Amino acid sequence: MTVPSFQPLQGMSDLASPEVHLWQEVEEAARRLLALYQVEEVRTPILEPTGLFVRSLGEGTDVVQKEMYTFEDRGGRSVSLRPEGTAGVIRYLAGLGPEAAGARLYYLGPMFRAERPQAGRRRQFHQLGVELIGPPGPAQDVEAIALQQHLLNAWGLKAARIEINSRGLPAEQAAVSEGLRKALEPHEPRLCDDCRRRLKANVLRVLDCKQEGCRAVAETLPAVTDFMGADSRAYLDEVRRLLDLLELPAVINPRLVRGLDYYQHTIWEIRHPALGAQDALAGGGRYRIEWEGAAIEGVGFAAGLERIVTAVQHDRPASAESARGKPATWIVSQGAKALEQNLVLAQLLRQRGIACGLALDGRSVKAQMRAANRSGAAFAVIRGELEMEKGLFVLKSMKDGAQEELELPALVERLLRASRAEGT
RNA sequence: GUGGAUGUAGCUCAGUUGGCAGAGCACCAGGUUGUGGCCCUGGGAGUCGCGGGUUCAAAUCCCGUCAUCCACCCCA
Repeated sequence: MTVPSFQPLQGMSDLASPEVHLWQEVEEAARRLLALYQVEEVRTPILEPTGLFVRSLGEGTDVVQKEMYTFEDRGGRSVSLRPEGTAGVIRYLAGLGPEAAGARLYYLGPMFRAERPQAGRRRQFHQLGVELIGPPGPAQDVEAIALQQHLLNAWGLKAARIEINSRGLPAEQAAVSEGLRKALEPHEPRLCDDCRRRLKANVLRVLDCKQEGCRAVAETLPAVTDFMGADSRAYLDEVRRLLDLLELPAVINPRLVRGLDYYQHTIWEIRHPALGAQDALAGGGRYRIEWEGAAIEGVGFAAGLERIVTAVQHDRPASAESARGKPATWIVSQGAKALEQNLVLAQLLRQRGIACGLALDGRSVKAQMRAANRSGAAFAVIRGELEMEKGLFVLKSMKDGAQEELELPALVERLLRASRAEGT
């Protein structure tokens, strides 16, 4: 094998045809839908001051501690590739001041985390994120969940399920942790080593441990909402009522937890059975982020596009074979003179909106026909010395082999009609 | 950061106790000097991931390294 001098870095790769067509479908479906929900795109920088992420994610988080691509720029400033999308959006919103109230934004692009790659986890990965800004309220949370469900439908992900829970208020966190810790204590001998550590460090994480013993214990625990106040429980009840009103197929999972500290009230996650260990397609929740004296409140979610695409391939395998990129027409030339004239023909057809391809290397007609067949073209236009003398074009249907001689206007008309019928 | 598996032709993979580098598919050409798919014939193509070691001899054994896949921590 020819060893390339440079290959992509670990966990990063080129994304090309045919897979890239599926990505384009997924992205375009999302953009169409987001427009229906009046959510506007925002494109924030991929490279940011390191402090932006440290402040918004928290100094002690794993992402900040060991997963960021951080280096010094030429001026000696510490900069980082963005490991997630919310921080940049929050910075943007904070800059808007009062105008930020009610903002509805989405972002779509690459994120970077220096983790060990595995199924559904890359060092450069891509997220679609949505942020609906506004004060706490079940209605807005449910609107975000409705949008999330609508996206799943648009992508054709039938096997995906939204699970919902509440994280309560920051003031209730201590009571929740303490309550869980007490409930877990009698079971400590049955927990795995990691969970005994989590008991002290991050007791919520015991709830989604993958070890069978720990799961069995988790089943017996009270719901986290049992440790919250009446207001938080009522909030979740109201969310549930509105979900029913909209007939959204989300289910309450009393053991669902999410990592980031800024979440409060409604949180959710979407899992897909075909994904392996990293089975979360997307996750979101209501948040409140303190930012330079002001507080940004809203509800949002982020979807991992690599995982979405994998799930789409699983749920509808046929879509991997996209028709996009296939020319409707392939132009075959015989002789140098014809090749030159066919270059002119190709330009004319393309200006009329007809996708076409042609070989420029003067290969045999047979070879050009093989290329036409391989390209998936519906028609071949054949032109050589004979046709040029007569001022005609041979139009051949690749499907049944039938061919006829046409003048230019008729040829264009036929190809236009065919490409409209295909809806391309 | 930790653990396991795997790197041989463009792709999928064989390769026995260490003894000349292989197949299928794909590609190119011919069979049809201007016509695709099916069929037949032929052809090109690999520093066996990379570097070192053992050996008369290494794709094969040993060490290192890079990458891929999978899992852990954590997370989309």
